[in-house]
Amino acid sequence: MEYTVVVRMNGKLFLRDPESSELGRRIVRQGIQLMAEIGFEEMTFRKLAERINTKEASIYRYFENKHRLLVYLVAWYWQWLEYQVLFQTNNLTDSREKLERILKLLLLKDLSALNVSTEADDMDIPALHSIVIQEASKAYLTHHVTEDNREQLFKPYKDLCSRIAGIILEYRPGYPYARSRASSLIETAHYQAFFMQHLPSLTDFDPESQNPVGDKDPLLTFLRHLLFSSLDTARF
Amino acid sequence: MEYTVVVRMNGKLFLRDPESSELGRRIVRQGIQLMAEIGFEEMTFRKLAERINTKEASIYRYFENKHRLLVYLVAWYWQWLEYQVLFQTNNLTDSREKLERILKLLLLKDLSALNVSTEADDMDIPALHSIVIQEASKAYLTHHVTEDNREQLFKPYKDLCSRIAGIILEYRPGYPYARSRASSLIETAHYQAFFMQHLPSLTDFDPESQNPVGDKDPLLTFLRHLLFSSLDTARF
DNA sequence: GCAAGAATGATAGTTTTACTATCAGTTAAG
DNA sequence: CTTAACTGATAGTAAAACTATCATTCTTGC
Repeated sequence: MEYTVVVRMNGKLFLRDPESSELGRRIVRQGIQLMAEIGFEEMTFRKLAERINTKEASIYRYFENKHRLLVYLVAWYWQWLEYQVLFQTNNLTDSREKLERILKLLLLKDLSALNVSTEADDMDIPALHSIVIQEASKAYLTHHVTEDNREQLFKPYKDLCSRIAGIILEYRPGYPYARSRASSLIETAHYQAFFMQHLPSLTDFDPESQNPVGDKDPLLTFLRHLLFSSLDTARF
Repeated sequence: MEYTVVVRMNGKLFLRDPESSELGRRIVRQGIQLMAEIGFEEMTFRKLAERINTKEASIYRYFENKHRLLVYLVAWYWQWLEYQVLFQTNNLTDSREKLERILKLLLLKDLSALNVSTEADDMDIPALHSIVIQEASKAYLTHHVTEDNREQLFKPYKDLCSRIAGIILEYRPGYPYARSRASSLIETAHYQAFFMQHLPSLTDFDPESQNPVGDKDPLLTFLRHLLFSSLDTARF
């Protein structure tokens, strides 16, 4: 039996719900492809409109502007990921194992082994993941964060962090930095993935050949090390 | 006796060396102020030109575009910071103490106690620091990272990471993730500072009232905890 | 002190992006 | 089958992101 992940988005994220029409769905699906291909700054609504054989003005009926589209896409990804975390950790008793699952989800690793479809709702999850790596921080690194935050645009990200923080506390009751630990885990996973790909000298991971310890996913090993060394450390 | 930090910049970072003329210096100094005030995306060369009573075209003689100005500013900051790290750690024998100094420098804390002038070369270091927190990742999170990297635009950042990685290895010989540890330390310091200020629920630090453990700089405490727990952990 | 060269100012222009308005035609829902 | 909602098509504005040109000023070497 197949369940579709119903990702219901906050109404502030769009002008008209893109999931409510064929055109809206194309804007989102093709928006993901285009942004993954040419990057956020190079993308324009005009180019996207051409790609899906519609007009700029039609896209503006769904999203106020390009930045809001980005915010929508990353919010969607965070909601999807939170759902996966929920699903993957729900019936586990070992909280260490829960954290292990989270690490893999963050890197989009072993999804098939975890029975995660990478085509939820027809969304191209790997493409979205690469957008999140390259562009997600531009969603909040703006001069208008505060207003955007007031409109709850970052709620999915906060919810994901909260959920991870909860599991951290389950693993290590009383840990005083659960939320910062969760947010820095997520951010580090993404920055390091970006560096590994584009500025490898900032990392110890060679995307090509073999690596320091000769394991097949050194970034995962690194994140695991960082996370558990901080959680397993002595008193506070 | 006063030493001026001579920050000699890579020629690829500009069209004409802004330090070679009064106008160039004003572009950089006032560029820092303006970008810190209104943010990278809101800033335009026209606004900057008006502010310093010159013309858009004159600024274009120094910098190819706004993005290059940003890259220049953050490169300057990394070079300044690397110099500070060098200077602050040079005559220390205890490598733990070196790392402690680095943590404080990253957060721009206790500079007066460390005898660091915040007006090196008339540059407004705190303003630059806030630009680095909000905007620095936009310098490399682009579709043209690879070309920019080929032109050595990120060398100052890499050099800083290398230096910190070196000190990490001094503290913990054989640590297999020195470079990733260094880059993630820097990044974590900055986005946690950003979150603390703008999205505090992603952190455990309340910029206003008291905090989890009641210390006066919980972010510093958190970074110290993260860094040393990973370095002091068992075998690899 | 003056001539040549470099830097700047002033003006004006182009192209692209970002966005808005309007209205006719098409589709879908009651 | 009618009315409201949606889309397409056209057109437009404002601002951003540049580029070009030339006169003027400011140096600097001779």
